[in-house]
Amino acid sequence: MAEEKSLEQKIIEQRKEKVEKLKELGFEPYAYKYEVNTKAGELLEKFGRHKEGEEREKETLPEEEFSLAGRIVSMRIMGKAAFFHIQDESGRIQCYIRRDAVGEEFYNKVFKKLIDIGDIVGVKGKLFRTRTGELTLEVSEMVPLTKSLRPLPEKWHGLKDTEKRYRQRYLDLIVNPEVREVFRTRSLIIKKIREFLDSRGFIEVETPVLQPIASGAAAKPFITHYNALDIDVYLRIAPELYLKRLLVGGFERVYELGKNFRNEGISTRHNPEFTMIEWYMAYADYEDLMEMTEELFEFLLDSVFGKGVREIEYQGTKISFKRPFRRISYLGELSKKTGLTEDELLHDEEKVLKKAKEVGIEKAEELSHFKRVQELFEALVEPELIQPTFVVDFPKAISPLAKEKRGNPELVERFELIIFGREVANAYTELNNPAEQEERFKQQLEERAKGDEEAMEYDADFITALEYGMPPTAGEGIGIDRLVMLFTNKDSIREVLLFPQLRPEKRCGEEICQLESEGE
RNA sequence: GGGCCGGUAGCUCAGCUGGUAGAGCAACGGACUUUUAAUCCGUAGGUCGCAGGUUCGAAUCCUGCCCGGCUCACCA
Repeated sequence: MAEEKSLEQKIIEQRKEKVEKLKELGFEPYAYKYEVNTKAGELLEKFGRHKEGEEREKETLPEEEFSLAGRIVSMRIMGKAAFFHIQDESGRIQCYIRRDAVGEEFYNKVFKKLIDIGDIVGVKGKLFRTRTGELTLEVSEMVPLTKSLRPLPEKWHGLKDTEKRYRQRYLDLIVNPEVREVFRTRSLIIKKIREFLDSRGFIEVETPVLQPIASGAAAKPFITHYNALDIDVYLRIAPELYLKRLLVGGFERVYELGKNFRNEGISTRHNPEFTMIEWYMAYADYEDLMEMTEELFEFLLDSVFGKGVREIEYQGTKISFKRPFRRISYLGELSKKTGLTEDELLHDEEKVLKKAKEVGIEKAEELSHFKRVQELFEALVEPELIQPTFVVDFPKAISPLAKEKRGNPELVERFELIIFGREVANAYTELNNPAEQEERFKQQLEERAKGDEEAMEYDADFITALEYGMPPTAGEGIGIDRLVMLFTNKDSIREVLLFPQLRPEKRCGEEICQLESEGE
């Protein structure tokens, strides 16, 4: 079609020819397997350092041959010998290949002509140290394993274009080692959370992602269609009501770690599909959960940063996780910030509205009284809570699934853990009185009727379940993505999601493009 | 959705007071058996995001659109 070829296309064609030539010479350009007995990182770990000032003649590196495999990420050919770096999952190690060691035929016709930066190869050889002290594998055998057809991003500057980094995350992962580190940490955090809960007798469960009623949180759902049943269903906004049914069923400690979906804005703090851990524990209350949360953080800090580390730096700010975390009351703190009394916050609609307007809360008039209170809280209190802080005892009206606070029927036993102004955990002593739950759902319906799209859906079967009896229970949810952001010092949620949601690219030059542009 | 910033070679970036594009790396050819951002000589590579407009002339100015980043709003 197009006569002129881009440089990239030319490279691809050249390399396709190399694939054919490799075949002609009896090599499999897309090999099946390679026996490795070590990794780059393992060799560097064991033999990488040599003491400064130590005579290298005295140093003994093992005589045995090692074999490893990975991607060639740099190459320096110097006539009859060459250096290159090979990168595997664990790191990158330098290799040295000499014509006289691998044979003139292979060196000249295969290595120099048919192997490129980006190719995946297997190598075997002994270790030695170069003049400057870098641990290096002297290649006695090299086997092409996978031919790479496209040129890699630049070795020194890496890949910086954020759009490309997200769209082609694989390139980001090849070229930017710190990105691999972020996702390793993410994996570790998730693994350790499971370990923490498993060790306390929890079982991991899976509940429906496709739900006929999207309830358990205040959010707009994604809608999809279930062909087999010919009904619209929702992608879950929370697993909460299903998990509680399991408590009715007799499981006493359950957790679910998985995706939730909320059809809302995308930003540095929000991705429409995000990962949550929720756990429920029978015969416990929110006090127990606060303690457990502190223990969980200690466990995670030990695992990610090293035993005993209780202070980390996030975006230039020191965050201390020394127990106990600060505890403040929702109304008490809001009272301090607004100058209104707790009683006024609960009952004086006029004063709260006036304050909301004063603070600049948009459309304050349209909000219900307690939504205004919550807005004030989010505007005045949350941003100032930098160090880990439990905010306790929320107004009942904004917490339809939480149990009334002992001694104060206007509040519920609920806490949020706020760190760096962001909500990291949300938990309550769970409401298990079916009559009251029904009442609370009805209030939510009223809110919905007044125009609050995010008011919670009424779930009749959940009420039925509660009527069979759910034991006293405490439940908590933690947003994994935000936790990972905190632990990896990332300011954008996209940096902790392997494939963040982006608008699809239009591929012009193809028929699709025309069809698409007409379709709008 | 609003505001601000950006999109130039495969990658990282210059060029932006209008005169049709440059560097480094990567690629290709050559020299080089301890280099390490290897070095040296040579070659090739671009519908300057897309579409219009102004102009003798647009990467550069104007308008619209597409994509992205940050931010505000909503949420976890």
